[in-house]
Amino acid sequence: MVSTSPNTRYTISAAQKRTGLTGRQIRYYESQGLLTPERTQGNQRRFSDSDILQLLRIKELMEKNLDIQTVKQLLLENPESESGDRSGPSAFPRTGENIQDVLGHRLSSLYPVSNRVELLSLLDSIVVKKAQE
DNA sequence: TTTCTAACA
DNA sequence: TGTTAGGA
Repeated sequence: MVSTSPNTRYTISAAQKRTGLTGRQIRYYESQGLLTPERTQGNQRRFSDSDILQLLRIKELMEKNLDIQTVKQLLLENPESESGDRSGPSAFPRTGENIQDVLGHRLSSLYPVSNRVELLSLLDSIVVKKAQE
């Protein structure tokens, strides 16, 4: 059985714990079009694992001292997942405790290798570019 | 109690 | 970004 597909939905408080971001930041990023979590009938946000990953990427990028617009550009240029279907769940650690631990250290490891290389390379060129200006 | 939007500091 | 008001 392949029952380990993470179709979990998280409340904003859960998203805060999983990403280390504040609810304020998460809402702000959404308002800027960086992600679009689902909504319940009561209009409350419901974050999928893809959303959590997206938030993690935003966080990483923001920590590079990039402005929100640049981060948005990078994410738009790097369409990842968000298809609602994952073919290789083995690429992601799914133990709650384990993921928390990983996040505390190197969440880069959460990204598929191909994307990580691409992302890092993109980040590098941008950081260098900004440094030259 | 939790989350939401809007708006001000 | 923090924080508060006022409502669902």
